[in-house]
Amino acid sequence: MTTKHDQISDTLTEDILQRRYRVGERLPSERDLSARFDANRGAVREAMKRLEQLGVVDVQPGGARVKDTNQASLDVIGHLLNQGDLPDRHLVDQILVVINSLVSIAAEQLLKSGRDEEIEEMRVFVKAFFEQELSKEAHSMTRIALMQKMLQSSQNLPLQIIARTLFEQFAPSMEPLADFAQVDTQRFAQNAKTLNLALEKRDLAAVRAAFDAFSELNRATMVAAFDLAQSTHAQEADSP
Amino acid sequence: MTTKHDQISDTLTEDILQRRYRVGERLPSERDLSARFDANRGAVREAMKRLEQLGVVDVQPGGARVKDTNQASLDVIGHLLNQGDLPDRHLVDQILVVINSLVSIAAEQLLKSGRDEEIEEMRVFVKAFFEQELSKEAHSMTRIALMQKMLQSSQNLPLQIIARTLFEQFAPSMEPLADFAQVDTQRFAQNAKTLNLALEKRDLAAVRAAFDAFSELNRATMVAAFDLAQSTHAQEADSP
DNA sequence: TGACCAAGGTGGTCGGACCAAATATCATCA
DNA sequence: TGATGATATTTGGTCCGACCACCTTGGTCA
Repeated sequence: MTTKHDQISDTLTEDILQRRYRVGERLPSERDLSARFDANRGAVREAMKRLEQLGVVDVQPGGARVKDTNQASLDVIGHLLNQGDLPDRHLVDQILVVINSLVSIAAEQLLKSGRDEEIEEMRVFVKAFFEQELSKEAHSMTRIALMQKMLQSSQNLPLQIIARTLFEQFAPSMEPLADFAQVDTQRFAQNAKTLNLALEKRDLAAVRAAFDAFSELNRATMVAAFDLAQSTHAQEADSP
Repeated sequence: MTTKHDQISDTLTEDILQRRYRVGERLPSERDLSARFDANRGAVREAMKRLEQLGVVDVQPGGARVKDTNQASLDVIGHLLNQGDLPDRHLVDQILVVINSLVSIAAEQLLKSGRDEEIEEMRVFVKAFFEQELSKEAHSMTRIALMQKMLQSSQNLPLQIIARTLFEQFAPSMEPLADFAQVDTQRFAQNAKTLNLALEKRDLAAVRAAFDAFSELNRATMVAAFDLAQSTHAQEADSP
């Protein structure tokens, strides 16, 4: 069982993100909330601390006021994804754009650092896409492993933190979509070959281009799976 | 005066980030901490909630354990910057790399969206760099305004949140460096002209290249100011 | 030596209480 | 009537003491 203050903060977060309170509006007092949730005020306060850290409310003596969503912490993404049966398509797309770009930056940084051993390590992952026969699951895992390895190699702490934060919130929402994914292993293999050559030559521009193409293919794959899942979901709703 | 639980969480955060506790080690119990800080356990608990959200500790029944820094939340960046007299140079550089890349992504997204009015709005900012004489302060503010406008125009919520979070933590650390900044307005004007033309032609690749150059110049300017400040600081320390 | 069990410690929650600051209320004055 | 200022209420911040379920620890027993 989750803790009480977690339940409270989750409920309130959902209320706020679904705009049950207007921006700038005051939340009920801690005493009122403790009555509503049948909890002690201390538990409510801890929940409020969470909301404050999430950046969805601004709590001051006099009351807690709801903030605008785009002023929130990066951790709201997970909550936004979990609203409704399926995540919002635009949000999913936006996240993929950002993640791919971050990995691309990481690749750039790695190449600029010129640490040959790590670049070679990276190529091992890349080669897997055209030197082996990968099952759909193995393919997916290898893609993720490649991205994570790249981010680690960037030696850029903010970059790593951002990517991990995004990924941790994003991954759970994508799991149910795994069955719908249709991976064009041929095109992935093609892109991987290009990327491999670019890495071998230490050609920064080429690596960047190849990685963007690779990432774009990855994004397209996931968005396609998402759309397929959504249409299937809609059909089930139509014919009960 | 800041609140008590803020003092507690700040102190503990600093202790942890300065590695006064080993990763995986248990923090003193809430009861011990309340004695150490001469505070009630409730106040300590709220501080612990903050540490938990910061991602620097993992608190469970049985004790709170210190986590690795690269598993923390993006908000640790601010704390890391505030350690010591001057922020860590590498961290500053890493942050600039990320921010610049984010703005670059935003520019790409704006161009892909093809919303002409906003692209034209953006050009107004860009033109300021070669159509006006800007003081050092005005130049700095215009650069920031350009970046922020660009991020807003991206219509990408995660992107906006990340950039804002980074910037909010980064800006305060950079303020004392303003005096050391030496802005090469000529080169900025040159880059701005290139960027302006690329925007006019809606040439994505050109915009990206121009923006990268612009950002790189911006980064170099700030890093140079940082190094100058650091050497000045060192001199003062040598000759007291 | 290794499995087991009891005691103490830890976080999670509760109830009630006081304070300073912010807010809301209302009588007062122009 | 409308702005104003003093007052009463509400709100968050903090404190105290207490209980529970769970984990950790340490020693016992086989």
